[in-house]
Amino acid sequence: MTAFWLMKSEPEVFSIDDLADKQTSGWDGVRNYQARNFMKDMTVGDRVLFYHSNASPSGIAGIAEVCRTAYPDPTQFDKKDGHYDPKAAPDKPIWFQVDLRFVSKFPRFIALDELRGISAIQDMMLFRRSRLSVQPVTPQQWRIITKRGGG
DNA sequence: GCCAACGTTGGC
DNA sequence: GCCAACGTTGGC
Repeated sequence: MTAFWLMKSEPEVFSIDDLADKQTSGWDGVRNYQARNFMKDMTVGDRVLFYHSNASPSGIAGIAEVCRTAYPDPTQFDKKDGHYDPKAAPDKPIWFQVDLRFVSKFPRFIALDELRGISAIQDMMLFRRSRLSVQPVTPQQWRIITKRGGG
């Protein structure tokens, strides 16, 4: 069954517009076990809220979908990459990524302030687990947010 | 740039 | 296995 997620990216590094340009992109660089485990749970066709973090303002910018399930993140093996992990080896990968495909950019960006004002979504992990960069979203939360965003 | 929150590491 | 130190995330 299709599941719903929220994934954070700093727009200075990779924004919804960057994904729109590329159409598909690997979601590399995740170095948190809980976030990794959520990515391992994803299946092709799952829908993703693309969240801009560390932005002004931060908030939800659009929608993507999973187009490839979890596979080893190559940056963990690359000494020259900032996400290099010396404990990982190609036969013993630690970190995984999925690939995302661009679906849409919201006509109405939904800032964090506005999200905080929607009473029906206050149990989102976004508010309770502030630092988790990959997190599940319930169908109800998905419906409310995508309706607000206009697409 | 600051700093609170919080996940990870490492000494014991 | 505890927990202090440390590093990172992310809002502001």
